[in-house]
Amino acid sequence: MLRDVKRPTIHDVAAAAGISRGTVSRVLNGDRYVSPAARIAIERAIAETGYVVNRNARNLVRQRAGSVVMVLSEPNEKIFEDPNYSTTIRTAIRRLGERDLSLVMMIAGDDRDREQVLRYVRGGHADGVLLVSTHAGDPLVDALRSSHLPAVSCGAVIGRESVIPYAACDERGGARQMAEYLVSRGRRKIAMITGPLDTPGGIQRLEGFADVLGRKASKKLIEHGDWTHASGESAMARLLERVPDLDAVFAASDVMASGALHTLRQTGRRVPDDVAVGGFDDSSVALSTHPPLTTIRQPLGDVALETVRLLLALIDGADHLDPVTLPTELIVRDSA
Amino acid sequence: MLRDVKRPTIHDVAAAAGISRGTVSRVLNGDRYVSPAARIAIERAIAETGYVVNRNARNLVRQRAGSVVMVLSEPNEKIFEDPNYSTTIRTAIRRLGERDLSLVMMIAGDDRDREQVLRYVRGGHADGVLLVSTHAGDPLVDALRSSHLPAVSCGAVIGRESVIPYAACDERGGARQMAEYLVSRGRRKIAMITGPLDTPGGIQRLEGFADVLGRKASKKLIEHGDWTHASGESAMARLLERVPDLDAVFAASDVMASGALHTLRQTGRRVPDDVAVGGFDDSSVALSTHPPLTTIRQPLGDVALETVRLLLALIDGADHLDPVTLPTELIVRDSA
DNA sequence: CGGTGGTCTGTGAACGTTCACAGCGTGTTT
DNA sequence: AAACACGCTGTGAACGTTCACAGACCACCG
Repeated sequence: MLRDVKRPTIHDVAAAAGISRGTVSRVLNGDRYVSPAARIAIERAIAETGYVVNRNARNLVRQRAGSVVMVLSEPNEKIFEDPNYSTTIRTAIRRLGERDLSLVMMIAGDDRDREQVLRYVRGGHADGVLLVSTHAGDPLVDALRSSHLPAVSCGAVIGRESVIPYAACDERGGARQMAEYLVSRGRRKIAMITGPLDTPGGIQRLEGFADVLGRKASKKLIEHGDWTHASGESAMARLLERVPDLDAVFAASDVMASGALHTLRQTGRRVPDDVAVGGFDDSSVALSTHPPLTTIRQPLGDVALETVRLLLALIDGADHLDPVTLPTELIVRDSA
Repeated sequence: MLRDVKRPTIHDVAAAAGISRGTVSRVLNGDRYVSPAARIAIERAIAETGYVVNRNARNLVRQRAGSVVMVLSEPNEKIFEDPNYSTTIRTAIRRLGERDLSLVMMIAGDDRDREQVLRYVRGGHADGVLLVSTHAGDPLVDALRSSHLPAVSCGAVIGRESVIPYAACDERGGARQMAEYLVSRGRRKIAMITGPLDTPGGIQRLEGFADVLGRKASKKLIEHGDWTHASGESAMARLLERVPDLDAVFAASDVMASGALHTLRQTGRRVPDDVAVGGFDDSSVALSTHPPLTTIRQPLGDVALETVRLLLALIDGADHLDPVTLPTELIVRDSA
């Protein structure tokens, strides 16, 4: 808050417009029942004085906190490797801003962090919680739930799908798209590198793959990574060791796909001639690999938008909300 | 804010303890002049009632906003590729929390974003601004400055070092350490891949390199990247084309170093036998490359800590503050 | 014993809003 | 002409704190 200048209050605006503060408040909050004359006088006074509402006063009387906490629950360091966060955060800020809610950020990597988050939200300092990338079994979820604070998740929370409403892309359907595409291009021995199986992207992309491949999705053709480049490299190496003549691989993220690409080139395979590679996310790396990745685009902006919409509905008093699933899109480039 | 339960107020605590709310407030704020008897009675009452102070009320009467805005100014998508943000955010949250300030997040990628940030802070909704990764010439800096709000930067703001106080690691000194190390290992043709020259890490790491190499830091041996893996790959390729027999390369970030590593292997060079590779950051990728990277560790936690300390000092009324520079550390692994 | 100074406590006002209520015209219906 | 509805406006109280002030009590000193 600026310390050197005294900010104008609603009283100053009222005085400048020659109208009572009640009416000014009505204009501020878009009430009906304000005469056109009063409205324009007040709007001019607001512009002249440079008045901006004091959120603390407003929130105090409205009995709200005025903010939403976004909780990032990645264990430790690798939180921000995912370029997707950027879109999500930006979208959330915009939408919440329209409702005069600010986005406060918290990180829940270890127990100490979680304790802090709980203290914060239980202390009534937040009107809602927006979970991001929460893993299965995270103790924070139940703790949050028992505090009866509106909470939603961007992406499903495995095992708690029915208690925490969420918006997500159609992970399973997206994986099906990719698997079907690879099959349609004549690939016969198709392997998969999954994400960690305590995340929705890990589980559901594997399910979609299995939906299409059926019995052909044998254990031999499946390896697990942890979303990182390095894990993509090593998973690919293990797959090649077991099945040297595989002719396609679907990695559950672009980053892992780029790792796989690396190993493939290392071992002398040509992409896509010998082995076709499919990614997931359509993140920035998909374009910087050689060759550019055929991948599945997630409607990240829309997912974020829907997540925030769910949260706002909850804050407004909705009691039950169905999860929202948004369709993905196959982006064909050169790798498959 | 919980809607179903009525939160206890300071009055409830006072009633439960049989003491006036004035004294409760004193206990809350750590005033002297509270009798031990009153203090323990109040502390018990606070515990019993589960009282938590209402920030809006407190901030209203104290004429503060109660939050600090962290502005991330990366153009567009690649904001969160940098794993360093995680540490910075976490540290900031902790330290600000001790002062009952929450961290609200804003992104200033384009003009629309910047407009929103300005409206927010000019509206008195923040007590201070914490700039992160602001590029040279960002119009937000001057706009912010003219609004007289306490503002600091994590890492110097090129061209505005004297107007925006900052804490940073000793970029130049760190680069010197690496250059000296490479020289001491007998390397003779040492190349460098810099970061973008509108960032402190881009400029100052190059300066440190030039400090040590002097005339030997010829233009032929210098290429520029943009911190990404892909830019490291291509910069390395350009360097090799010009100087096929170089025997060392210093990349201004681990991520770019890993790109360089890629190209080197691609072209059949052995690391470190043929070419030594040095990175910067000691980020997580430094350990996942083959071979693990020799790099420069930045004291990120301390930098964040100092940045927040500067901001708090400014908020408390300090008028001029000197920048803080923290020493780096050479971490020797296998790549050099 | 009165004054002084230190410790501790309670009280009233203020911070800047919103919201419910009452009231006032004006026009329409009974 | 009375009753009523409607559109609009002003006022007082409340939200939950902090802070300045005044005063009580106690101990010590002259």
